Amino acid sequence: MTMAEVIEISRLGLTDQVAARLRMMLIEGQIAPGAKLNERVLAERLRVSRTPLREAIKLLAVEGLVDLLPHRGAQAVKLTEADIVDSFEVLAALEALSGQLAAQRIDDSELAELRATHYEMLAAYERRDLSAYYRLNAAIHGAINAAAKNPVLSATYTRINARVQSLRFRTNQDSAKWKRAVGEHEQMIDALAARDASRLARVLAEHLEHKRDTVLEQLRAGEIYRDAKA
Amino acid sequence: MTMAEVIEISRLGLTDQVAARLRMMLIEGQIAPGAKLNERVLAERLRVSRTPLREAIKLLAVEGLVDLLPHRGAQAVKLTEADIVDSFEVLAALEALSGQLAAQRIDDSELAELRATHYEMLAAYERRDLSAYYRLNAAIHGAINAAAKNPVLSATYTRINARVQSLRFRTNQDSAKWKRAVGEHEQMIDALAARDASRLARVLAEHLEHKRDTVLEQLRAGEIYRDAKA
DNA sequence: AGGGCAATTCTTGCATGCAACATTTCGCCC
DNA sequence: GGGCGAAATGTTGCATGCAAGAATTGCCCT
Repeated sequence: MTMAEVIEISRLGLTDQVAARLRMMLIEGQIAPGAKLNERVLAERLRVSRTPLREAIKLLAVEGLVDLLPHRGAQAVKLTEADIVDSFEVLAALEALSGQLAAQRIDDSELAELRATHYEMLAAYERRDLSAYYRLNAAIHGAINAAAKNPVLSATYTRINARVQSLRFRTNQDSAKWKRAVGEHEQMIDALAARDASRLARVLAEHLEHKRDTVLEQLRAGEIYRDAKA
Repeated sequence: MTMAEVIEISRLGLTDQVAARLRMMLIEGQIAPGAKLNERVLAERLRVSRTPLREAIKLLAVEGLVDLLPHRGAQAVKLTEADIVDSFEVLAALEALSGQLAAQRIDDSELAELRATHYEMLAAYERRDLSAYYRLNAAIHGAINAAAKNPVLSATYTRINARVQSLRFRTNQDSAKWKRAVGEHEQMIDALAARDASRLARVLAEHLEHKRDTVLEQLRAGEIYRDAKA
């Protein structure tokens, strides 16, 4: 978090590798929400001993991706509707800040790169290549965050976003929503280019609201069964 | 070997206890910023084995209270001015959101309790009881956060706030600043009572700006410390 | 046969041991 | 005497072992 030290990424410990792997499995739904994380089983599957695995699980617990039940292990978080609403409330505020700062601080080369990525995303949209679209979409939001030049903000946003990503991941957008999202992205770029912070903030807020609604629909549709625990 | 003889109060795991203890030590400055955390030494001092200690340290790393140097252990974060500015930028946005939501959602009993705590804080101020003042001050901000009724927001705020707390902790306010802070608190309560979200947001933003400046001054005064390492 | 209780089994939690990496120290050579 | 390098020392990283809960099963009693 203390900036710098981007150098020396080389040797990361087993714990971090495992954490990264688990994080991806959780976000991508390879570990289902609510599923119990058995240490022995996971350790075998990931080919590591329980120690780094345990450490990784605790990390993810701090990140809010798993719940830790004392003496009873961990389970993948199963977000309630309230959790999602809460998360998006915070995300909206963070993204608004991000947009505001980015509009003030983005430089021309960053903007150019952003535009380029945007066009790549349009290409993915035309091909209805959902996975490429997601990747590029994430890249764009990441670039805006980066343009805000506030590492604390970026880290915070990323952390909270990760929790809802697990639901967004499998969202097969209907065409109308998808089209609207693309349009919103267009506006975001325009606002950024114009350095219009307030307009950007408004667009981002709207965009997030729509995302939230999509996620909520997805949640309601996909999982009516067993909201009981977690 | 004869572990576990007496103290078995905790239903929480050792790791969490250790993490809590370390967190406090870091925030209160018992572990100085930039200090290396030697596992063996800390394990002995805290009377635990290295395993839960290591897990606790990793937790704190995720929380941003320590930096993790691969194969070289951990050290207490040493915030740069940029880190502080960044953190307060995010805190301001979060606190603004918190205030906005609290103004909409606080109920009368919560407000009454908040007022009561406020008066207790005034008492501590008149007595120049700094430690009580801090405790009550934190309680008030916590209560506002709670009134916002968004656990994600509260958790996020707390996490980021913890990092700057370590600097705020030893701030002996000069009287002028202290008095101003008290006045701002007064306004916060008023705005809340009036359910005036935008006014509250403005007051909170100002309040945080002042806090930030105080922290920055403290940082500059207390330590000429080079940003060299850390 | 069903329900409660106890023993078995499983799982997590913690400690310790060993190996890999980093640091320091001391000797050697220039 | 100073600098370089290699052994010694210390520290972290990971694995495994053992003990203390929890879950499960099966037994006994009503």
